[in-house]
Amino acid sequence: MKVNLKMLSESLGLSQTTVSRALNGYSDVSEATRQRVVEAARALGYQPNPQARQLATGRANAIGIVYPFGASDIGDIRFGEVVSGITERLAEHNLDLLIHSSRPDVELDTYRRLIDGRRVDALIVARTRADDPRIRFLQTRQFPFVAYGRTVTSTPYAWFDFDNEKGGRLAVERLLALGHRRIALIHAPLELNFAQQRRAGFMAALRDAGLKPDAKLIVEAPLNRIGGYEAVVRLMKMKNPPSALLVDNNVAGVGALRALGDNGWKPGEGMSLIVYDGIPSEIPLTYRVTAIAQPTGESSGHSLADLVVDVLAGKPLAELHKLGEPVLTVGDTDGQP
Amino acid sequence: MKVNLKMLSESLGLSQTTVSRALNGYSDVSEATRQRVVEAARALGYQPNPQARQLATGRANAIGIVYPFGASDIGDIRFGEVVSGITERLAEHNLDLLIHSSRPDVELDTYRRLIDGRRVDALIVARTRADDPRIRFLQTRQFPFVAYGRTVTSTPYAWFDFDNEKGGRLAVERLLALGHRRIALIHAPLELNFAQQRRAGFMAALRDAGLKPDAKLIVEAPLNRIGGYEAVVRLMKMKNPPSALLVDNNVAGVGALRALGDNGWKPGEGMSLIVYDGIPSEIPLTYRVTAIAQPTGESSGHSLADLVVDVLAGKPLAELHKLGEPVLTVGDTDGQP
DNA sequence: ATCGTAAGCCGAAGCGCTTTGGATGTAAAC
DNA sequence: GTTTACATCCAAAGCGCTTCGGCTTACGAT
Repeated sequence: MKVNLKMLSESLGLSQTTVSRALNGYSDVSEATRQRVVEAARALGYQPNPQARQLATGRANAIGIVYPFGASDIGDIRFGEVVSGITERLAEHNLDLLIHSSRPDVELDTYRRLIDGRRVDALIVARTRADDPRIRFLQTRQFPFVAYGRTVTSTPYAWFDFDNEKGGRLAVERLLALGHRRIALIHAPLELNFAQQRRAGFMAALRDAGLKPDAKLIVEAPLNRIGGYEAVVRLMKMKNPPSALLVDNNVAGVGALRALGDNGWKPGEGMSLIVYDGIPSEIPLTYRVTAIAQPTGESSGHSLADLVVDVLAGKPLAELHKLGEPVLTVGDTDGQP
Repeated sequence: MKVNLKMLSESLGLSQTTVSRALNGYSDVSEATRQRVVEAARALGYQPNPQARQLATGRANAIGIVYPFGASDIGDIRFGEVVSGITERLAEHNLDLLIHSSRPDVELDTYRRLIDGRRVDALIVARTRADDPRIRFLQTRQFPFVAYGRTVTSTPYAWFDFDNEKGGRLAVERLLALGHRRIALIHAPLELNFAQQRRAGFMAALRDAGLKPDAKLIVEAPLNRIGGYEAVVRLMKMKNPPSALLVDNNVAGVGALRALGDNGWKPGEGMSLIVYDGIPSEIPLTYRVTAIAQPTGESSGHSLADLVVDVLAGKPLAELHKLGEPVLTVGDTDGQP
């Protein structure tokens, strides 16, 4: 038999009002009564009914995330971790996470349902696209949200994203410190945001070191293994080949590794190699690849949740940004030229 | 300005009662009025407030799933898909999916919070363990749930699981049909449920064909690559080696493949190979491995959601089971002996 | 003795829906 | 012509919580 506010207040000889306010930390109840109330609540195992509270306050105490149905690219693998991180942090604020997935073509309808049905107080927009209709939609509806990934819009909004530029820099700085001067970059097609950003970091780091990037050492490759393989072959055929290489994604990275291996490369000797995101653990290797590692899914989830809480607290959107800091994890594939 | 029941009913000149019952398909409202009501509701964009409805009915219209925090083994990869499948199907019944994750040590507390807080009407228990305290807990509390994976308990409960036994059979039947008689099995440690079950299917299929399994051809190997590698080496060293091999998991499968390759094996020649779950796509191969494939995450999600709905509908638990059917996907690694 | 103030408490009105227990009218049954 | 039985519809009472406005009381100030 569940105990409710009424029973609790009667057992205390107080009004529901007072008990409610005591429990919710209002100042117009004496510290002594608050103690009594809290104690009695615990003793009786009182748990406020969230539905009633929500009806009274108008808030849903839940955050929504709608996930594009059937999206199964790389990022997916970490989805579970991100969700873990989000829920863990949200729980501290007594917020639930509502997950929906929907086919991309009816995605906006799902958003509408969630919002109009007042099922959530805010949304997390996963897998943002460069020009994202969902974000435009939420902005015109003035509904609170946090974007997981940046997008282009003039109106300020809260977002979390990875600091791809910094990752590019980190790799270059490491290689420069080892003494490399001719550093190559294999990057994914530039319509992809991250490729753009990592490349920018790569170039900036070179320039900061007083070097001017050699255009011939910067090659674009399709986002697949073959792409990485062929790009490496091309680089190695040059009259004046690079002494170090950064591959800006781990798909092409696998191909690049293969190409190097096919050419008799041994880790640590000859060409230094850094792969963004590292080589997936499914690929059996006897050595470790030096890599730029993204923050874990859990920490990303924490950041997202924090931003959601801030948005709901009404903090100015223009300040609600967070970049996930990549780190360099040193392996066996780089060394002095 | 959101329109509510009151406004809707006033605009129609009907009582809230009638409008409510019309919308909810009760029989004591004439078809004509129902039409009018439905139409007006759509015209005004009426969306019932779920919190109010929940408060009145006592149901939460949401299903919970709590995911062990930081669980990051193989199954994880499909987590997103499973969630997609669940939410898609639940949406058809107007149910939301609430996700929580929690450290294993406080998992039961999370369950308690969800239940006592009446946040969900039922739970999905993910990653069931052989003897699962969560299931015991839910059973004693008499709270509706569906287990994702079987467990041991005498009380009936609803579950979804993969038909591992059938998978084992499928592989053997295929090999038998190809003409193989000496078929080996490399299986994971038997404390793992799936190993137990796949092995049972393997043996049963042999017996059904009138063959008696050769104990020397059935080897247990640790659930890692080395395990698979060494098991194959052992099998190949035998005086009378098998002509075909089933590896009951894809982790050992990768090692097995490696071992075969190191011994000059070519796919389709010599030893036939079938790997349960196939070889992860991250491993670059020029040929396709014959495999036993599990149902997709989405279809598993659908099954889980269907079971939840049935449980809530009060169907007898003893009948609410569903086995995900594995299929054999033919590749290039098996052939006649 | 009176007033003002602040601290502490409470009554009652919602929040938006469902549902119980009739009320009303009309057609079929007697 | 009176019953009976439906078929429709509705008033009002909740569901369990928050919150607005107001009421006491105690006490130092006047």
